[in-house]
Amino acid sequence: MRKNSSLPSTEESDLSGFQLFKKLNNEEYARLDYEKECSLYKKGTIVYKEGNRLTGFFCVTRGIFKIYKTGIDGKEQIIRFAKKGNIIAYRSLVSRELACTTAKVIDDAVLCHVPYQTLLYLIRSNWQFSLHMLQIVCQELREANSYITDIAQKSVRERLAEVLLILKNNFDLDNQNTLKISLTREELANIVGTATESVIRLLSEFKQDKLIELQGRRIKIIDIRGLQKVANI
Amino acid sequence: MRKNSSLPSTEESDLSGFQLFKKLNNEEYARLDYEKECSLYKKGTIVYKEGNRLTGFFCVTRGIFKIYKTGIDGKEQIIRFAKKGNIIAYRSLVSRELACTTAKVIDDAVLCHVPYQTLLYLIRSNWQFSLHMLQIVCQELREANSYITDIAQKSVRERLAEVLLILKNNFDLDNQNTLKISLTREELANIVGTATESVIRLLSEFKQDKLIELQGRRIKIIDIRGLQKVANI
DNA sequence: CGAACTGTTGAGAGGCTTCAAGCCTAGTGG
DNA sequence: CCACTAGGCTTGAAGCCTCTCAACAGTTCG
Repeated sequence: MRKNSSLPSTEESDLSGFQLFKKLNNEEYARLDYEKECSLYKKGTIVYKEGNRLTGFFCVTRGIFKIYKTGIDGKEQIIRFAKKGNIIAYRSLVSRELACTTAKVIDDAVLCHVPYQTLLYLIRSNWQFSLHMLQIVCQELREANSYITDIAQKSVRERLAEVLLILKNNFDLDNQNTLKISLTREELANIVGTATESVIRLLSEFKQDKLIELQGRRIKIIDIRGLQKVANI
Repeated sequence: MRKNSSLPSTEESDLSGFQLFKKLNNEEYARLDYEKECSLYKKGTIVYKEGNRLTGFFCVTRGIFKIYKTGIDGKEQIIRFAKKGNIIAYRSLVSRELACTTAKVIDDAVLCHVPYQTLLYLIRSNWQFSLHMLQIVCQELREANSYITDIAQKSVRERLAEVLLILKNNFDLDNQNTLKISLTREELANIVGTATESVIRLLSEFKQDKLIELQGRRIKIIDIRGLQKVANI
């Protein structure tokens, strides 16, 4: 249920590129390398669900995930995305709680599973690793706090413009200035915290105002300054 | 500017009660005890501000703080509260960033300042301390994520009811079922993320519905079940 | 080729915000 | 001791932003 059959390439099973593991010595890295397990995940696959017991955390070596919570009437609230170089599922693992978010594949992905015991070993063995973990969580907390302020104080219009800019920064543009991440209107709504129809209406207003161009799910960013202005940044 | 003159009692300068420091050995605790600095803070005092460079984190041994971010037009968004046993200012410290929140005294307080170097020493020296730090941040992140979902999906009415219940859980009730934390209507609005007038109107509706009673700033919780129902919990 | 999902547009309703005006309480200074 | 001021609290009215419902077009995929 969890894994897809075929194995990922050796390149995509390699964790040595992760900033988080940079300070490990040979022995520590060897153990991590031995105990990890990498697999492919197809678009649409759910890696873990709210309420699941987690046995380890995952390192993303390819693809994109959305991490969301299920709120009223099953409406998704997207908390963040994860891409190559990020780790997921670590929060509930560290807290020894059941997962309180769901992770779903948006773009075909490769994950390396690192067992809880390995995590604990690394924390015990290498203080620089612990510090790095701490910094990752603190970073995520900063973003969460700033998002709370935005949702609480800004209008839907402002938030949507801001989200487009954030997506641009996180996932870049291709050579045609089009967002490299492809989301449904509903998913956009579930980031911004609004109704799907509102996203649709606002996107076409942005288009009329020459801030973006639309071709189906592809969103082309034309006027960054203009979007910043709308977003009130 | 930062400290108030008189020194706190020895009892309020004692950090041995903190869960976070439980796993320290004698030497580690002695160094913490030697390097900490405790002082009194009067209501209204700002401990640190957005943009400040932090030299350490603080342990709260008495009083209540509000931690907030300043949004559009200077409107405060309260992110969380801190009370006895909590630590504050650690997020930006760990990330080596300028503070991105402001901490203000709501109830006369005592803080013990722990220098950055001491924090680093403890992380290097004691992996259990690091793990505990990690767990504290992860806990806060969980709350932040759940708050994002609430603000994004619930109505102001639902959120206000929920906030009252959260305040009840965090700060308890006195023997008359009155919330022990005293907030202005504006502060309540800055937690919920709404206008002051909306809070006022909703509070008097709650009163009419016999969920609460009001005597100035004192809020008496009468019908917990009813509030939970309104809050959609 | 049809089913299921996604996207679009319109209309109507209502929750909240904003503005404005007045009241109340507490602290201050004459 | 009392008037006075400032800040907090309350209420009303008007209007807008956003949501919901509904109908339909377009797309994708088995």
